[in-house]
Amino acid sequence: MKKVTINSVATYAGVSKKTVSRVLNNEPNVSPATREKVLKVFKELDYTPNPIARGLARNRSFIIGCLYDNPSKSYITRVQSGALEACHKHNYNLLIHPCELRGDALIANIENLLMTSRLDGLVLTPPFSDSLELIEFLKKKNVNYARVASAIEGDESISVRSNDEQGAFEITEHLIELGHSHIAFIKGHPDHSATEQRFSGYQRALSTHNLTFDDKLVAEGNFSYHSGADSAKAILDINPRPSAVFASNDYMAAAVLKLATQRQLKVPEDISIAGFDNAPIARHIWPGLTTIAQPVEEMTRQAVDLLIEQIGGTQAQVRQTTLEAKLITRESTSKP
Amino acid sequence: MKKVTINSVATYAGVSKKTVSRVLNNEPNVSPATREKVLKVFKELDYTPNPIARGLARNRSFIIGCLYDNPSKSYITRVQSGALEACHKHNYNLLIHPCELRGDALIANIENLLMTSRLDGLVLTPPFSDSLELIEFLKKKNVNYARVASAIEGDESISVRSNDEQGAFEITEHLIELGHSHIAFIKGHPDHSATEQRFSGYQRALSTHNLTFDDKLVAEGNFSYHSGADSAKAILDINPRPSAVFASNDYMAAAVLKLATQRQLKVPEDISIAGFDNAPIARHIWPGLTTIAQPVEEMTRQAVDLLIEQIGGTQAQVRQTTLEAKLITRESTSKP
DNA sequence: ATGATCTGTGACACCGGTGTCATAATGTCA
DNA sequence: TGACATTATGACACCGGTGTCACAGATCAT
Repeated sequence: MKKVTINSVATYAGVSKKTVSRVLNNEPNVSPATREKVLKVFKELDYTPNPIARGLARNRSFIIGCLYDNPSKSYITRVQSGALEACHKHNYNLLIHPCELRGDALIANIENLLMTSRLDGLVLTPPFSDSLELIEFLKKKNVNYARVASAIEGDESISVRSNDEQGAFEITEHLIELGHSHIAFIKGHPDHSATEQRFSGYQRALSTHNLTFDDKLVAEGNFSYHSGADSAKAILDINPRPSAVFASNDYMAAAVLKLATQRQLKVPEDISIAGFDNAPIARHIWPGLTTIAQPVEEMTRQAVDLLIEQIGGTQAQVRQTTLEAKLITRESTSKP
Repeated sequence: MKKVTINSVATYAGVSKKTVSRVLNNEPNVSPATREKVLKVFKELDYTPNPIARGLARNRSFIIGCLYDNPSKSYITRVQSGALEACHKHNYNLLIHPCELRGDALIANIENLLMTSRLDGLVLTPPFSDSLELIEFLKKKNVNYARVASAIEGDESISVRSNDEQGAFEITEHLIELGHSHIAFIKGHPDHSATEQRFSGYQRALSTHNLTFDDKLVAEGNFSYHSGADSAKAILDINPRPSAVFASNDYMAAAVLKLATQRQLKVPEDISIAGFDNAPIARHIWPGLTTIAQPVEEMTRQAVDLLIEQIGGTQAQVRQTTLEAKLITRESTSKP
């Protein structure tokens, strides 16, 4: 099976390869007759242009890379699906690259990524969207990037985030308004800026409602189910037992629910539980988790949209957006 | 900031670009002194070779594409992580491409994928690994591919699967040995070959233990949580109520558990529930689900390993493997 | 010393497209 | 009808690497 190149098409159609290229790219200034003729030869020879050659000539790969280091599978798939939507809209493709934030290896790792596959741009998801070191490196290397859910201020680059602090405030307020005053909190992974923001929203709600903050009610988690299970043990052993728990994400909240159930506690009658993210698990378990829905797909979609625009050379005027998070109440919270 | 190419390096180092290329690729026949000199210039100019140009010259992209159409996020992330492991080992990268099996659009979609980004190979996950139409197309186009969890026989191409039929047999047998004889079954998505195989394992276990198969105990699902919830309704309304339910995956099993709990049924005392896949949710809920663990990462890793070998030109002698599935018992199953 | 082999290096074509520019053919307007 | 703008087309360089081959000089066996 012989390879069909632009040259064979040109020869076969009796035109120059430049004309074939024109037809390929829908450029103007090709007579209808010629265009027709070339298109027919495309079919006849079953010609597929070589994207690599095209990429070399145009200095583009039409591939966006997506960086992440996140224990939540559902978060990752939501990020991917938002990114893919934007990519496909512009005929781009998505390459995924999970890697670890920690360690000196990061920059070397990204350098290697850039070396082995030329990417037109990079989407940074937490915690990379907050890594000043990485951002510095990308700027130096002149790599286009967009930040998702980043808390960094002052960087002019593309950034789409949602309001974590406000979301945490609202869900805490929801618990307070139900009548809870002894509300435990489980923090997320320290590398993620969302961790600080959610914690801060929790504290602001307390103080807004004149409740005193008690750090004995705070457990350290890292967004993983496992860390939630550990925190749950600590929290359920507090005396007197908190009447409500707000975990920084749904996996950790699910862990609390599981342990509470194992200990014969009724949820929400004996203890209310709230999460964050509206992960699938929040509605897959019983009782369903009250949580905050973030538009993860939408954030990523917008970020990639802006990124591709930037690659194309058009600078959007609005490059930093904050989307709303929304309270979703389910069965896991009630009056104490 | 001027672009640094192989030419600038060559000029700067006072050698030919071919020699630079030799150093770049660790080829022999470069004197230590020259090599040293060129390496120094690499550092000085901060040179990064252009993978696209290299790809054009070598006719390689060093990118593998991963095709899927699967409602289970955890399955997808497991597939991705196995594929990535193998890719990175060989300095390949992974491009993801979810798309729909159904519809005439499939072939056009893949054709477009191949057109917009030249891939060295494709990993097909269910249900694509069973699509004869797609496989036919890839063969015609001379595209390297590897099948994961495919049930197609007779195709010589790379295939790594696990034993679904046997897994389903074992978990059903587990229920039977606990004393259940009235065991409901929820089928998976009809496009997936696993669906047929798991069903068949269920039936074989029944007949092996001299239980009569009753199709009124079988509900149609499609692997999604939602379909599991629908099936759960039907099954829990059967009179007399089955003493056990075996769902073709964990999401559907979780849906059964949720509905049962909502209806004040005790699991496993009132009804035993078993799933398949050992998805994270199986251990995130209470009671934990008895299920079958499949080595999804391992399957994909092996498949991609073989695929990359094949791309490299070395044909492994063993190209079709079947891995073991393993019964994991948790709290959701017990004596009736 | 002589021919044979090995080592290090560069010239040059090539991968398969796109961009620039020249030029011929055609259309437009006074 | 002549001057000028527009359209259609191709020649050719170029993108940034790799493969082939020629060849000079060093090494080796006889």
